[in-house]
Amino acid sequence: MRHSDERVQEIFEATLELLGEKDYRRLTMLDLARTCRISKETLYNWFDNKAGLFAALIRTRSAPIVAEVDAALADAGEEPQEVLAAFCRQYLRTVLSDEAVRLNRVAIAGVQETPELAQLLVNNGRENALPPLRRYLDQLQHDGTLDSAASVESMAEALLGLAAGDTQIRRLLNALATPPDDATLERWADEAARRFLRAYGPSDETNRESELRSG
Amino acid sequence: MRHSDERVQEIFEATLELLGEKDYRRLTMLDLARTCRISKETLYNWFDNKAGLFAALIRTRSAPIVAEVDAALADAGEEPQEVLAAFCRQYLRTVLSDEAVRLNRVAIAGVQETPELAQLLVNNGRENALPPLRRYLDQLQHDGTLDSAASVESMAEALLGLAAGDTQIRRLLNALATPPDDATLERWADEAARRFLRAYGPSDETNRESELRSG
DNA sequence: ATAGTACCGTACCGTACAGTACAGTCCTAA
DNA sequence: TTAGGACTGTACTGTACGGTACGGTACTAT
Repeated sequence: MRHSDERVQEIFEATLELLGEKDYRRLTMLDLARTCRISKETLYNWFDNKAGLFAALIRTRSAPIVAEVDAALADAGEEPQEVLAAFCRQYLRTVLSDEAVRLNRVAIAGVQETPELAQLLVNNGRENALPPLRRYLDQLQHDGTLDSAASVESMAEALLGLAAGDTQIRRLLNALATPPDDATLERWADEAARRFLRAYGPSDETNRESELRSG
Repeated sequence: MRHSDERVQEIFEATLELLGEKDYRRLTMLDLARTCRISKETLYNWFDNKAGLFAALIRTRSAPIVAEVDAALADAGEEPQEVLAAFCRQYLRTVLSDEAVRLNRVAIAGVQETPELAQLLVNNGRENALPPLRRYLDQLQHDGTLDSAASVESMAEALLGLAAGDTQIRRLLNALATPPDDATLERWADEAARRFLRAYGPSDETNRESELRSG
């Protein structure tokens, strides 16, 4: 098969697959060439070098993933609790996925050596996902649903933190070997959204929506 | 100078220093030998091999760091807001420090190759810092200061997340090149503790302590 | 004095891998 | 049919580095 978008995508798939076994340094171009039945020479023709290949990989993979997170903001219903929970659910699914974990590991391992990779990940990842969330929070703040004393920026960060805790780091360190299943994700997301609304609800406290069963 | 605890500590210092410039793979034993004016042979005598050296480094460095976090729980005053803020402040200072960032990068880069390092970091780090926090939260829960519907485990995780957001990841990716200064840390910690108490305060909502200036 | 030991510096070995070169294959198009 | 281009597979080069060996030195103990 010749040079085509699909071919390149296949190579990226294989790369991500192999990244499950070997880190950036130990995953050699020869490994890649063999599993993709492509020659090293062609690999070096299509991508300038090893770092170039990974840069291309991160570029094409991180943006679309994040797009799904944005979509969650639009797709969900009307209730803030529901919208925020949907966002968190998608955010967690994204950020805890094997793919994201592998890309992050590559980027972190190469921060000093190849800062481009890390920068790409930040620019295409977080910096893409946050603006829509900020807009939505801003809207809620004007509604009076959220405390007007807090900055939108800090609220966005708090929501992410509340949802993820330190699970992302634990996944990077392989203390969590696999992504949590969907049911768990859903519980976490619901809880995060609920607690977030309590933490940042208006100071007067008239949150009728959140149905907490108090023990 | 001969084999001594201080000598070993010097080597660890130098290693951490060099880790600011080169990652685990590119920081060679020869680099280390030269900057420490020690011979490679001695290095290999004292530590089994490269991974062994780093394992020893992580072992001796991560536990003491975490101890300071624990201490924050005991040292602080009586008000939950104050105690939790002190904890968060110390937690953030620890986890966002250059040293912690470098160790985490090493561990993450080598998850597949040398899982011991990552495991050491998790065991000596997080797993050491959390139990005291859990105990304190448990106490607050029995006080009635915290919602009895939430698990202590999830509350602890939420507090860490609320405090750190995704700054830890951003530091690992070098999107934050330096640790935040103390004033920033303090603001974050205070805010995290305040919001945490609102999020997990008793459902009936009679939180007189937290003095929120509502806009 | 002398023997032992802990160490330094350097040279060395083996291996791994990025990147290149090249011979041969397959496809396409006139 | 044949010429040209894109490709494969393999062999090769250069370099980097983990780990070892060893000669020389300085300190210690007897």
